[in-house]
Amino acid sequence: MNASQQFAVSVHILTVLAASREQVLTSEEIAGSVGTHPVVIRRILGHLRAHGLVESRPGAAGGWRLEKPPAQIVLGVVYRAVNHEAVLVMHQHPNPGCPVGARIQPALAEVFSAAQTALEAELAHYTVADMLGKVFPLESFQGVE
Amino acid sequence: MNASQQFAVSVHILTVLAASREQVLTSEEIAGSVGTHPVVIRRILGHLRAHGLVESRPGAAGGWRLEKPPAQIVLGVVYRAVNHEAVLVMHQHPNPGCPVGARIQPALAEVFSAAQTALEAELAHYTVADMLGKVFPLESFQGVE
DNA sequence: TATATTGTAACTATAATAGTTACAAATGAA
DNA sequence: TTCATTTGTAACTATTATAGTTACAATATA
Repeated sequence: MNASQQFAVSVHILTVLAASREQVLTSEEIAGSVGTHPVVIRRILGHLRAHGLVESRPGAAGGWRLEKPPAQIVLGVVYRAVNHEAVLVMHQHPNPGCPVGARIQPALAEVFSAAQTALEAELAHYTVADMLGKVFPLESFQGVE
Repeated sequence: MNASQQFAVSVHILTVLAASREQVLTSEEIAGSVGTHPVVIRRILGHLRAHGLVESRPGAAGGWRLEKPPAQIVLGVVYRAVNHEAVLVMHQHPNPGCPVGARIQPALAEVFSAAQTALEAELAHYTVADMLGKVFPLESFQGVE
């Protein structure tokens, strides 16, 4: 596997939690929907909680639920919660003795930063509520167990 | 190393070739500026050639040069020449027995596609000539050996 | 003919990610 | 109080992608 699936899994998790409304779900239940291991889910939920998107309760009858209404969870924020690296990365050792090698990195940084901003701005157009609407397009949605 | 540096290296290569104008450069000379192995450079140049951005001549006195003026080489095209994967990737095995798992992938595909388009559209705002201008901002540029 | 260079296959080393195991801490119910 | 459940997290393994390297055939020039 190459690039990180964590953003895709994060959106899946948040959509499942939105579908279950106030009812808490365990990491094992969520893992069953995502198709992975509960520890993978808990790792990602830890990042989402650190950004104020979900809350957890340990112990018996514990689990996870959204901390905000789905319409207030913007995918740009979700993306930044789980991606700490930029999508475009610099090369490591340009030659400082070459006029181009000495100055290419700041030039690349300008372009890469603009591209990253464009990507995240596009993600900011979508919320978890939008995802729920795409997943349940026609039904008068009543929640999922 | 996580994400591919190939786009950064591609832009570096093209900027060096733009700086050397009509004079061909060998993969070894380019590797000296980029700070890597000549085979790495030749691999990337192969992709750039396949997209009509550079041309090569093998044999003694061979090497590489741009196939177009720097102002006509758009970074969006460079990006697509060396990146065959999208920056946002789907998770592999959502559970088709769960209502969300069964329908999350097409929903994610819409969002991921829009984000990819936004990224590449931003890169299309820059050319190799722009990069050359950032690297040599003030000088009346006369070329680099 | 000798030399330089591309073109490419095959291999190694490194690093990132997903998945897994294990277990302490916390919580609620019997 | 005791037991079962669940989070929280560290540690480990397996897999995969990338960069780097070696080797060498094919090509072109002088």
